[in-house]
Amino acid sequence: MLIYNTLTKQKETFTPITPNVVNLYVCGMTVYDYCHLGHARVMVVFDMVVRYFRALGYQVTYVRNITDIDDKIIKRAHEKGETIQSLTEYFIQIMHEDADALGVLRPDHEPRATYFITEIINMIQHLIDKGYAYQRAQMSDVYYAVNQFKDYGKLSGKRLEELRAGERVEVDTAKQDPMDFVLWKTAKPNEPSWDSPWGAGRPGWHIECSAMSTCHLGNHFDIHGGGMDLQFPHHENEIAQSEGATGEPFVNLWMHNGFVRINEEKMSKSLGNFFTVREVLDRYRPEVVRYFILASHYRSPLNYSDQQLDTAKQSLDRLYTALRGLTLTHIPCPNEEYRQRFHEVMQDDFNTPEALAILFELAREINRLRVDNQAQAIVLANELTMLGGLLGLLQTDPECYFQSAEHSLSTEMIEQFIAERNAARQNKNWAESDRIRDVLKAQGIILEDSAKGTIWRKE
RNA sequence: GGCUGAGUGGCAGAGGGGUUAUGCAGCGGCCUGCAAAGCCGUGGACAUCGGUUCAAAUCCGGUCUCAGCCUCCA
Repeated sequence: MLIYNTLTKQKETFTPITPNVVNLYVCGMTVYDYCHLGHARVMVVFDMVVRYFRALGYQVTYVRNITDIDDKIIKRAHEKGETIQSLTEYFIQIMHEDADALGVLRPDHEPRATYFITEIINMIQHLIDKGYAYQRAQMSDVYYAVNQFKDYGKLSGKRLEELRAGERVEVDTAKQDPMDFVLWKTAKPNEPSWDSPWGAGRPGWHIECSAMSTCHLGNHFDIHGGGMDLQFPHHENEIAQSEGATGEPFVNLWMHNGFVRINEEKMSKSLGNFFTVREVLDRYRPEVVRYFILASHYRSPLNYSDQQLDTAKQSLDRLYTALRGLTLTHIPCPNEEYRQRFHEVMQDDFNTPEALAILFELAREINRLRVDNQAQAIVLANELTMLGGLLGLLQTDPECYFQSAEHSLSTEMIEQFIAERNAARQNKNWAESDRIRDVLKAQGIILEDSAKGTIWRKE
């Protein structure tokens, strides 16, 4: 298994710390708003990674955190006049609904920052004890002293002098070094807070991930993932915190997924150019969105457009069309050629576009065989379904896929029309036959005649 | 300015020193009453300038362009 490691900037052979075990931590959401497509990408990509590791027989523990306390949450709750708890509970539920829709399996653990305050305080205390953190005055913020950690910058390739030179924000006089970052934030009036040795306050953003990941997965674990934008400062700071506190290496392999873009620009909250998962699911079925995400390599940029989603739909239709009308036997396919090639490309840094290309080759072969050698076609259809399943795709019954969505006509009515049309066709009344077909077409129902009869699907 | 990464056919998107990616769209054919779906065939590409090499889209260097990070962000 080759995986690109951001830490070394190259593909590496993945070697688990414990044979056959993968411990994976991914930075999840800050729950103060709806998930957008960028969040969907992280969820789908790492879902694919987890599924694939499991398919290879690894015992995976997958942790994806939930940030349920931070400035934006406080601000949003205040604006909406509701409690932080009700705000975060609501958006956690929304996130779960979106993830479920996209076929994203729940992580094994979804720790929340507010449930780990004790562990966070302990970790900060360790850092202070070891000289990595300081408090300038009683009842003031606690900072991480970046210059105490000699490897600072090893993940992002940044050097402290350059960072300081590029410092744009006004120097905070409470810090010893402009690059120092906050571990514990003193509470202002009316802000939620927890007691600590440094006064009432709340954790800084980075420390929660250090505390929760090491609690669940140990001081040293295999893979840590997240979006590219977390590389710096978030993940860099996590390394500094965790390795500073534990004295052990933190993570062997860092995986970062590329951004979703709109018009060649990063989709983000601050730019306001985002689509929420809900908006997109309003117009495209979830599996199409999942396909769309997996049709690009996880490290490449993913440009969002309606045209792209339309194409994704057509592609997925093609795969399901190949499966249509074949009853799966679930007997393993003796021809291992496709499976082998699929695994080869997946084991090269999760090359899902290449893996999908192999599925299309399978689809073509099924279509070739289906008339003259249905038994063999079914064998390959089993294989296609199985391989698709490794990506979390093609698990719907093809008939349901093509017919399930809501339409203005009931199935009975559609079948009634088809019967009428077939009667007309018997009489070679092509005008009437075509008229009925056009009527259905206008309702978004496509008819397909074949030797075995007429089938229909939603456009 | 510093640090990343990228520039592939009409669109999307892999690959990557000599041999078809794949999907959508196009063109020709088969099938069909006509379609649709499917099958067969087909055109079309590697930003630019140099270098290495028998051979470069693929390696190296320069240039241009784009994106990202350096501030919250998946």
